[in-house]
Amino acid sequence: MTTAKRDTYTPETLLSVAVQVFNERGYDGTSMEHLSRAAGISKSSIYHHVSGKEELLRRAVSRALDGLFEILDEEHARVGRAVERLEYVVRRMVEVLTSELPYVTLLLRVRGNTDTERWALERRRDFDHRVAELLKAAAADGDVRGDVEVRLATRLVFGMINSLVEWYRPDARGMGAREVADAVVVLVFGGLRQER
Amino acid sequence: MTTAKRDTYTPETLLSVAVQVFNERGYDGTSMEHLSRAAGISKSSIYHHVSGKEELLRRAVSRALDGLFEILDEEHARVGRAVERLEYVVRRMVEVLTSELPYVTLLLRVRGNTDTERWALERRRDFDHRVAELLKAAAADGDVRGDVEVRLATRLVFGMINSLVEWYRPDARGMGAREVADAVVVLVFGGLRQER
DNA sequence: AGAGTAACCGAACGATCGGTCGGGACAAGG
DNA sequence: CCTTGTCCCGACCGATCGTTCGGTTACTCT
Repeated sequence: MTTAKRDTYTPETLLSVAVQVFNERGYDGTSMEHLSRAAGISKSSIYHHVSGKEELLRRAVSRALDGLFEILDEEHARVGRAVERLEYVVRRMVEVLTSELPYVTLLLRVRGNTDTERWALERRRDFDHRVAELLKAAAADGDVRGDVEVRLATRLVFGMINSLVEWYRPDARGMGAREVADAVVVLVFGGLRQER
Repeated sequence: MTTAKRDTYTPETLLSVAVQVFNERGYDGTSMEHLSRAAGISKSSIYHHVSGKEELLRRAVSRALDGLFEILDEEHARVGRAVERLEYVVRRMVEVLTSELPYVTLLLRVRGNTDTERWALERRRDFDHRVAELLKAAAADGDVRGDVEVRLATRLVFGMINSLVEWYRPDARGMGAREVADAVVVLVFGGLRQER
């Protein structure tokens, strides 16, 4: 009745293994042989679950993109003063980056060699533009400094947030996602300089 | 007497072509066939100038690392109040990133699959630690906020600066390196929030 | 002109690439 | 018991990988 447990791979469980290897060796640097060893099944068996290497990539980046776009649909991202919506989006971005870390990591590293990668880059650009408009609105409200070009500021803020995938590791003992989100919000809006 | 001009490749000129292709397709995604087409010479001719694909990578990341480490040797990075040395290093980092853009881009994308890549990652960590100590000193002076952990702040600032390689393009008409450096310094130290 | 050599080439190397194929092991349902 | 379908396997495919090799072109120097 309830989903009968079977001790075999599904496309989803296989994906989690594949994404991990992709992030360690890079997508192009990962062979199906590498994946089969990491998954503990033969190379040909992988094709029983997925159509090929590229489907694994597509599933992974889709998951990351879905997580990001869902942020923009949330109430706090749609209503209220622009600068507050922006702060909410920044905080939620950190949460999604940390909770979906391996998938977002892969997304942020695609270079556009295949159709799948180019599609991912396009959707990423869409998301960036949506956030840029939020920052633009906050600047128009006078809540955000006007002496730095909006497009430039957006890119730099994205750079700071996206760098999470290069160093954040969900250690049990280490810092939590909440702590990182607080730090990002503080630095993005307040800067390094001590106020005294 | 003066270096007689020859219309052929040297290891350096070949490197500039190779790095460009590496950045477009990714190092692993670039074949020697790709390089030979981009350079306009045959695949085997490449081996007349360099020992192989990995030497090109090593030369490229070395150039990037040398540019970064030279910053730390400069006078303004060695003497003076820590927060001012930090600001100088941040500004110079942006200058090096922009002037050596393709080489630093490649450096920031190595994943550690080969000995060369692991060596590059190690030197990068050294540089990061050196800057982290600068930020730590500035915090001890009370010039930088103490409510964000130094290690975390360093990573986020590096994330913002390093993101340059993802979007900065030296357009003749577009924004210059100076403009970007100003914006980075303003945002890193002052944050987004409008002061009024 | 002739010798020497830097620059280059096409062909081929063994290895590995992503992917295919026919079939075996095994559990579920009759 | 036998059938059915899931899950997996070793063997193999043509293509491409980074690299090597023997040889040719073209420039430099004497």
